[in-house]
Amino acid sequence: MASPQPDAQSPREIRAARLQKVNDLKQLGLNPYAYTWDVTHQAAALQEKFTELPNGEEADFEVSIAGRIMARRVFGKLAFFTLQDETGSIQLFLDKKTIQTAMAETDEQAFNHLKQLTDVGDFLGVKGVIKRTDKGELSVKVSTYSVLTKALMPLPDKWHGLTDVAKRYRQRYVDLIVNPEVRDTFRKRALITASIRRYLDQQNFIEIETPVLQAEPGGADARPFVTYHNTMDMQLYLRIATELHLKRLIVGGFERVFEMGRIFRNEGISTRHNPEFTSIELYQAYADYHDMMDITEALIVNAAQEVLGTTDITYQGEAITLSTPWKRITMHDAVQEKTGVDFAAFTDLAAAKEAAKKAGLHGVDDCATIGHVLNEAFEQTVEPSLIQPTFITDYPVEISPLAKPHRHKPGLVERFELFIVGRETANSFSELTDPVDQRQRLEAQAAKKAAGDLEAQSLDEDFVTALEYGMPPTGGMGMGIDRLVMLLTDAPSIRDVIAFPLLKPEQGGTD
RNA sequence: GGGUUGCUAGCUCAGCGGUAGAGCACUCGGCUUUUAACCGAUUGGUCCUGGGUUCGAAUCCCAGGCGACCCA
Repeated sequence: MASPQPDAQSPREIRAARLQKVNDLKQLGLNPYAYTWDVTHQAAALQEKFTELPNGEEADFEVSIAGRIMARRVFGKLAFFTLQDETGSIQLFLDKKTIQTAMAETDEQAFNHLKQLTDVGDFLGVKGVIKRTDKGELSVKVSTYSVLTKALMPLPDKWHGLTDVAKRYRQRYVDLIVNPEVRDTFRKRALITASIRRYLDQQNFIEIETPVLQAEPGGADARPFVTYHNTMDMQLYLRIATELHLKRLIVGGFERVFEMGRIFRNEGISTRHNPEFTSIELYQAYADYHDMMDITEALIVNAAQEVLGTTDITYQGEAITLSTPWKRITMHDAVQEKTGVDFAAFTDLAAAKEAAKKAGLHGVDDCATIGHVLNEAFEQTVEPSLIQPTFITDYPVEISPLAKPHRHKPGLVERFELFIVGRETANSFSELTDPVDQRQRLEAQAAKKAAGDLEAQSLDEDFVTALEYGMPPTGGMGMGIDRLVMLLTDAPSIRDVIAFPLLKPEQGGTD
């Protein structure tokens, strides 16, 4: 018999009571923190295998399973536990006679100890046979059990679960324990990234890792995180893109490369932005942005088919069809459709601004070029309406310093961005390969940066030198993995698809 | 950056100027077919923090912290 339990009500006392049970288990010679358990089956597979087992029948099938106790329904000489493993859950049918007979040699009070010393939250290993109860619940009729890990902290309300979003993110492990759909999201995320890698592997792309720590961050318009290397005594930046190094690999002779990895941007946090996020960038020699549209469609459709089994999805109540081909429209045409203004017709900046204001746009006064006015018009009028997958093509050169000039349209570049549910999901160019042009464009960016534009790009001399050795015609594409996962898992916030999103410390700063 | 809003028991929430509450969880007793088990009993609090108003503040006011939503 276990020692009498102290009253346990407050979390402090609950913890104390559970620590007492830890000691009681040790007194009985049982290790409350076991080393291994021989698991023969998982819950979901058993549920699947025995769907046909009639109520009240026992199968001649022995199993040894393990998991966390999620619910306890205890009677005098009978108890039902719900045991949860990674795949799902299964009921334990705990009959006093069966257990005390089977465990007589090790613990003659085995059933009473089970009742007294286990709690919701503990990990339990059991051996027994499969049976379906009279009431129809598939169960393991337990002969022997072992406490594998004693939990000290109580779990959240079994019915309401954990809903406080801040707590869910701060204590994701608790969120994962009690909210099965959260586990499902991260499982799907893994399947999505695996399907992308598998597809690219089939297309003979190879993944090469490029540096996170860089002396000069480049490849995107974004503010970097700054860090410091002690022995080299130098300031370093966390990468804001993988672009410039992957292109160096194309210069080096690889023809199909990609990297899926973490990117860091020192910017705001929102439902669509986390300071660290995952991107994939891929580069294919001898290809252009049209080829990149095809591969982008293929990657996303393939992922949807493999993970969801369909290309017809719902995002936050909105029906989205991913079946290809997706709409392709130039930025100029898209803006003209919405505003009635053809910005391609302008040669005078002031006139373009005038027309933009007449069309009801705001914030165009600061625009330095007609291209910036066009982009502003696009972001304000077109972007939110791009719910179904749409490639917006042919961007102004002023906002695309790494893209090759359009082969037919002066002032534009061969670039597209993919929008789904109003969000930029991918960005791609026919890559600029002319080192002289590239130098000029990056010098212009560096000048803007020197003038105080914190998101302007800088001049990476070594990258330009690489181009001077000659880069073959290349198509490149970058995609936000988190946003893709949000789309395919119907997640409203990027924090729902990042296991441990960045949060402010709960107790506030030190200053 | 601006606006709106939330923070009360381990969890989910009520209370909105007059003794801090409910359900679940926990503890004790009972129970061999439960599955939000049930029946009975006992319990559990820095009402986010700090000031202020008041005879009296979880409640009203001010400042701060951490979130959520909307706008820029």
